[in-house]
Amino acid sequence: MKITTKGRYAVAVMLELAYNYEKDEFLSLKDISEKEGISLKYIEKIMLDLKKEDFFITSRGQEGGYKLKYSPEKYTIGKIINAVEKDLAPASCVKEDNSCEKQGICKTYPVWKDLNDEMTKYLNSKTLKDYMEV
Amino acid sequence: MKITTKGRYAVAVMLELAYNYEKDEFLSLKDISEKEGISLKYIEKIMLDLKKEDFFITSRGQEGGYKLKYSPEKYTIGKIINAVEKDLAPASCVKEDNSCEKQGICKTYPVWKDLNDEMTKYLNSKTLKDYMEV
DNA sequence: TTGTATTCCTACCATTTTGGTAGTAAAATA
DNA sequence: TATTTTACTACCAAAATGGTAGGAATACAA
Repeated sequence: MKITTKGRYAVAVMLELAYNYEKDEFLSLKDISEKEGISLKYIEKIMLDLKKEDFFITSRGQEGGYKLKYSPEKYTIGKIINAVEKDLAPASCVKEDNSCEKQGICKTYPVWKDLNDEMTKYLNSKTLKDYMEV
Repeated sequence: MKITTKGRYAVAVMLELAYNYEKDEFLSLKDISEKEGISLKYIEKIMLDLKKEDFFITSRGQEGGYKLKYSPEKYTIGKIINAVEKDLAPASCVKEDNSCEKQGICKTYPVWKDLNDEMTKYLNSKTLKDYMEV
């Protein structure tokens, strides 16, 4: 049920980038690191996961950094967390690949299925934009 | 986000006891263990957590075992999972004790707060009875 | 009353996951 | 060309997970 620090940091970083979206400049991980008080190295690692999704435009070197590719309302909280958390599903039996072979027999399967559906629906309904103005 | 096997087994065990609720006899952990294919020792440990709540009537010795103290609709899935999982809250900042001192500053706090509220509401709305007839 | 079945309780432990750090290569630019 | 920044790989300590082991206490059946 817990979101790990990785997932929480990921959302924090994405939110920082969302604030920077309108500006015509890159935001460096160093800046984010200092602003959020998260180690640069750890952020780099998190970005590695996020980069696998089609989230950013990046540039190396001086004045380089990250920029959101799309506007903040395009990024759901669910998509962000999913990108960095391995086991988001409450139980392996309700993962996308439907890995559990006992679906017909297992009496608790509906419990996790319902919970997963509910959470997924909720997490995909909230975007970065929803949390920008506070 | 994940429910651990402990939580999943806890719900499975509670569901077995729910099926037995109308009967006027105790259900032994040995029986549950065999029916669910979970090691007896592990179930014992899970029961230790569940027993801390006011869930059961128990009896030792022959013909002994466990029985639900109340009818199945009195047990919410949330209550069961909460009894065995340490960190159910998505982030420590939204635990009951409101442990995070940065609530005012932290920009992601509302994200976890909303998520926690939503999940709690959902988990407390579902009871064992909802999953007895399939 | 004695044996057996069962709960109750405390330790212990291997494996996996979490939450990082370190070092270096590659690229962009001032 | 020196510096800044991303990109990538490897490593590691601490905590959580998912159990097992061994016994004590208790209740009941025979």
